[in-house]
Amino acid sequence: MLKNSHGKPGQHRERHTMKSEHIPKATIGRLAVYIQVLENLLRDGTEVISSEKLASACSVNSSQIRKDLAYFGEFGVRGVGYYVQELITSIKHSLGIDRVWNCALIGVGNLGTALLRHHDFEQRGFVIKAAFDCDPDKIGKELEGMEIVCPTHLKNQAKERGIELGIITTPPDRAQRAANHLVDAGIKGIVNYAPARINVPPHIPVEYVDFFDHLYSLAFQVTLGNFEG
Amino acid sequence: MLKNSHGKPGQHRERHTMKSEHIPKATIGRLAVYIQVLENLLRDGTEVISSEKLASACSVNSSQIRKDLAYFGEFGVRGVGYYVQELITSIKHSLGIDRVWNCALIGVGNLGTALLRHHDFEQRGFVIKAAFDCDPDKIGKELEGMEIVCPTHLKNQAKERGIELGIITTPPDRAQRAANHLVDAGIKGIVNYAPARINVPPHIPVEYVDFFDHLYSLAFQVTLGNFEG
DNA sequence: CGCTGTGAACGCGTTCACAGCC
DNA sequence: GGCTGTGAACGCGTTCACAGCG
Repeated sequence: MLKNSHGKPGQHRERHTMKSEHIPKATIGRLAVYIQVLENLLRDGTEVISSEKLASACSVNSSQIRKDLAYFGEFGVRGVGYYVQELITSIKHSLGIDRVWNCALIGVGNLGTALLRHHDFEQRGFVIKAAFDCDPDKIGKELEGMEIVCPTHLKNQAKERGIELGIITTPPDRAQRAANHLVDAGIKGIVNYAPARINVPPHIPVEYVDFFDHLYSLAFQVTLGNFEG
Repeated sequence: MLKNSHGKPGQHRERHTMKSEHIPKATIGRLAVYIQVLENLLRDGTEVISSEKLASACSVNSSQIRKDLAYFGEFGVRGVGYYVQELITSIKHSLGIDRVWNCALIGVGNLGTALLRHHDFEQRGFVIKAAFDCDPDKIGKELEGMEIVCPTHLKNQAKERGIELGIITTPPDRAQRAANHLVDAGIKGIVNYAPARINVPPHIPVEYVDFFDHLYSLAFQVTLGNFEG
């Protein structure tokens, strides 16, 4: 009765419909990059761009861009290129980020607080609608106009507030319990910032974020470079 | 005159020496995951683990783990498995994160401030030694015991304080300028949190971090799931 | 003519299967 | 017997090359 909320009852289907079933994960990652670069181009007043130019701005192969986009539709104009604004809109629609996603955050520690404070999430369409923590000292307190609630209330709140995604920012040993609460509440997907793996039913996608992965990767590359240089 | 370096005439070879020249980027990413899981295992008192068990904890194939580790050496014991503590140490050494990396941060806005405040970086061996911003209102102010300095001083400070890595947390339109400062200061690698691509000489590795990539990916997967379900 | 969209070729990372060692 | 380390096989994403359309 409330599940079917992913946007206007779609009888009208435009040209921007999925073409293929399986899309490489790497493609999704690159689409995010394309958006980033395209938005900066738009800010600078560029209206049209070729796959060649966009490719070099993104440091990828131009066929790559055309292939990536082709998974979702035909967004370009032969002999011309892509209209920047239109392409941004199309990519966002393809990714499903042309709408608002209501989120629940579990774990109001350092990181959780930082995420609540900085409103970049909202700007990108991910609105944190409720904050949870099992620490009795925190429960009842307010943060950014949001009351911190015990995770046992997650199920009610999720239904009440139309929450679809969960954000885990607990310490590692609490991550699994947080995940269980989210699953139990019928959440559709989880972003896990806690440095621990979690187990959830296979139909629920989980994205792991570790802020240090990239630093590790960088350290490795620099170390390697030193051997060669 | 310096290219031919991938087969250094290694007279003394320990067991923890690189075996192969090229290592897949995906492997590096997984090593970070292995560390995460192994450290949690260690906390729970596990001393030895097989590739099979570790694999299922990391949701990867067990051959994958053995292959990944084999790039760097032979860390396991046949018929037994891997000693957890020893493996953590070995992986960290392989990645070059068994030491301290001094970093400079450019852009003391929302994100930059958050990174300076939370000392998770230091815990993992990445110490922010200096903070820069070109905003006159911010220059001279202190934050977490660190004076905010004009980026024109980067070069001096970098030498003085032994800074090797740069962290960009500026707005997108300032990212390139920040990168130029870092390159000019002789920095060896850059992590770019700004939502913009940057151009640097090819020998300087750049890692891009966008906190929303994973949210986009999640949104996409959930959207897709809804169509299928 | 220019640039997109795409089947075919390629290369690389992943998985398999087993030899090698404890 | 058990589990690691690894060459061989596989599969998939990337790149090439060109047909197709504006």
